[in-house]
Amino acid sequence: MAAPADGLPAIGCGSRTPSSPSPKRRTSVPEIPKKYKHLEIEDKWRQRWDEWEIYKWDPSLPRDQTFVVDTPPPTVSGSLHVGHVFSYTHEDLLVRYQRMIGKNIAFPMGWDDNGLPTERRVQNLLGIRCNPHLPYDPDWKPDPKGGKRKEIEEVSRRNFIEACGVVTEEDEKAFEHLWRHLGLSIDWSQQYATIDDHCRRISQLSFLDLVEKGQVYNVESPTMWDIDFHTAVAQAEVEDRPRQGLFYDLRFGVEGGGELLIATTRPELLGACIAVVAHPDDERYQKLFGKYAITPLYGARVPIVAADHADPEKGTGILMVCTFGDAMDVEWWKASGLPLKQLIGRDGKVLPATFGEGAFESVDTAAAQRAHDEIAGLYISKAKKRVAELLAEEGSLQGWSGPALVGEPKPTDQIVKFFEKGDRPLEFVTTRQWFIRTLEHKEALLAQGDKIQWHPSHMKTRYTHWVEGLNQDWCISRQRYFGVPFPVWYAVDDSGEPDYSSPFYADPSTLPMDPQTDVAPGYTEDQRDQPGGFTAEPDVMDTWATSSMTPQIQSYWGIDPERHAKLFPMDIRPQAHDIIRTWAFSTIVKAWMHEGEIPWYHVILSGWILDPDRKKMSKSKGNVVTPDDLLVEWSSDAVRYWAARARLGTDTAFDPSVFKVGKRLSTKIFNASREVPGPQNISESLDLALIERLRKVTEQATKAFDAFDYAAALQVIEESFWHFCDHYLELVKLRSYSDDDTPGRRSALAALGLALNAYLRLLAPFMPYVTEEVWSWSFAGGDRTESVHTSPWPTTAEFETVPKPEVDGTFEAAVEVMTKIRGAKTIAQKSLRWPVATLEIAGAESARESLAPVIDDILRAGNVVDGGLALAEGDAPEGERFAVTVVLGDEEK
RNA sequence: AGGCGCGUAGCUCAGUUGGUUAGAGCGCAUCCCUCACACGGAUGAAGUCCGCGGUUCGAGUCCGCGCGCGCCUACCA
Repeated sequence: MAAPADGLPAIGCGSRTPSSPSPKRRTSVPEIPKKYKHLEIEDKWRQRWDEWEIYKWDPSLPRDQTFVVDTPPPTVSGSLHVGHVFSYTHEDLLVRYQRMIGKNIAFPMGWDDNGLPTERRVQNLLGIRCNPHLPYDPDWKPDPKGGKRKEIEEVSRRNFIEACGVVTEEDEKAFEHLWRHLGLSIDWSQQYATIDDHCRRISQLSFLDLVEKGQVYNVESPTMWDIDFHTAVAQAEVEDRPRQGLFYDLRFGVEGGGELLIATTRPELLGACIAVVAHPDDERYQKLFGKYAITPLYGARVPIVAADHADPEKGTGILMVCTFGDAMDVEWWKASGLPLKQLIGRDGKVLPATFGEGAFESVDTAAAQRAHDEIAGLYISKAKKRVAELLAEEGSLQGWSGPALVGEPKPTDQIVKFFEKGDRPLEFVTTRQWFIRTLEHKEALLAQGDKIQWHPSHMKTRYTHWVEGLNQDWCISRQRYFGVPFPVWYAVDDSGEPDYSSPFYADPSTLPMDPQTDVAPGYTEDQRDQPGGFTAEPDVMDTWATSSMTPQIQSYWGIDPERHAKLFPMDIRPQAHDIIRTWAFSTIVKAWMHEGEIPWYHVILSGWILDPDRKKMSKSKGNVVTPDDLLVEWSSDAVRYWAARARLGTDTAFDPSVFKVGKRLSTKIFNASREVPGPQNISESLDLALIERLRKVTEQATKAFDAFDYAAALQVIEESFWHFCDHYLELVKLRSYSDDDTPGRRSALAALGLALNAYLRLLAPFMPYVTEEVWSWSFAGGDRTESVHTSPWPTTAEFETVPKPEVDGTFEAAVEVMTKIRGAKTIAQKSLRWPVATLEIAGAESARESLAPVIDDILRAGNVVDGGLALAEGDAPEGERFAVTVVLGDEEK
């Protein structure tokens, strides 16, 4: 065994210093248990690892000796599921390898408690709702059973936020328990929560830095709005859902005579119609451009205009533009200079309007008012039905005879934008929001993506597509409560209106702050919300605005430059591929804007867990398996094994039979290790052949791990280990039992020890518990090798002192003959101890040469009687080395 | 509709830059308690490598066209 390479840091071992990790029995030999009881052993080692602090980051070491992980902070208000176990195991495998090759590991834990999912959970669990107009009640305590009450209790913003804090703390405990049980090698002294003081400070610092750099702005503009959550949402949180809609064919009048037929799915927006558009090349409508149309019911006079986005093939080829039916309407409206008619309110109800005033002109004000009063105050879906009824009435197109609605509405498949967590379609509502500029930086952001290595590499395409397809700046403000406040106030003018055009920003030295409790500089608290005074920005930042800073949160960007330099950019960002557009994207944006850097060198993408029907496992589908039970039933090592078999980016079926395989491997490690004693001098051919195999496995596994391909590493290690147990161990164990201290016995013991020592280290990242347990029996030293997890990863240098085998193929030859002997016994339905009377082996000279060194082991393991061997020149069947004839003895000896 | 990925034994998956007769585990069948291991072991059966065409001495692998599945992006008239 080789000493660790020069210059390697003593990892997390405190005062223990590295020295030769050559295996030696400790003075007190631990008692070797007969049976493998995984729960007991896991408990024992979990505690010891804590005491030893082997997972602790050493802040004294420089960046190039450190391996830094941007740990995904789980949404603590979400449920624990096997997907967590899966992806967190992946990062832990890489981390454990890096630790063993000598890296100082920075593997922190974060909790994402901030944001809407937590608010929703707290509301349901405690039966409360935030009313920001209520005063804080210092005596209020959440009722844990509040969710069962019928009536919902309204609490102040501060009380609500405190309740969120209480709930998330409980949730974090459940996650921590799972992570520890699973054996993640996290440094628990490095924790953060995205709502804690430190994260709020970093998040607000980030905002102020972007203000200074001119990358953030606030504007009143039509924005995608969820009518249930009462908040704006960003492009990244929007998803398309298919829906059955109805096409209504509506007659519009044409000023000066004639009419038009317009197909729409949103008749309830008729009152918000500002124009009618058709494609400039559409022959049918050429003569209408420049004229005015008259809308039904509302009698509004709107221009008929050519517009490229009108598709002559769709509907009737001519459509109405409303403020706002969709993103196209918004875009077109912005360029048109036409007035805004906002008729959908923040709560998803139709707003009242006074006709004949402002933008709401009509050729028949009274009729328009009458029609609109019918739907004002209704939810959109109800309003739609009522409008359709009105349109079907005689005279609904004023000035023309007959109803405006032509025929029956026709079903149509439509795609509607929803907030990913929402239940009703998004609306475009004009509100004041904060945005980070991304549209003008697409090229730079694509270039940043190119500098990062994506695993698997094709996942970069997801990022590229997303950046190329951006169609709005990143909206970071949310009209919610449990989030990071904007460090912003506004002056209030003498008429009581806030002046949004020139916000006051908090001084960075005062962060974290809350403008709703902190007073703007130059004002006093009694001037809050008063004419001539100031007012706080009421919104909070979106969760992603904070979690986009996880690297900087951990590195103390803007706070501790020395620490920042030791941790940033990070090595790996592990995450799932469905959040490339949110988390990966936003983190890349921030790192580039703040420092012109990439946040990490590698992105590690885990796949999804699919249920046996190949559907993604998710809470909403009700097909989630709780991970704690799995760990108890199969052991942590077994569950980790299942995760480790899945390559990065590959979706994996939830398959308990793989846990079983994992458990067998861990049991095998345990049992084989009970057999294997410490090492000495290796000389026998078969033993040399074993070490030769170890060299290859070590090389392959190392190469795979260096490429982040833990699954390939596992595959070669596992296969080799089973060969070791099934063939090598079986062949040499009788030799190793010899009562005399023969060279053969010494060689066997030495090879067994060396091999097991290496195998345990190769397997340690995958099965940290069982390997640590058996390592402690024979190999643990008083230094870096106290734990297998801080022991050096095997290198071929360790095997340098062992000569190469003098003949090739010894192992293979032995396996072939042994298989023949076992086969003969199995076919004869005899036990494997049954004696062999004669063993005839015929083969070419070279084959016989490779067999010669191991023949004694074969005769012993096969229980061949003395003098029963007949070796001869001969032809072997195709693809084999030997023709073997086995004659069994008459009876068991 | 474009893009990315996938399709290999009943199931879950390997399969390097093309190279003998395509592998593993699970499951299944039959057998074996031998002093590491019955939480085990041995032996065996099982494949039109999605289809069609092409390149090549040779294709699971490379190219083209399909089919099926998953995801990403776009699509509210």
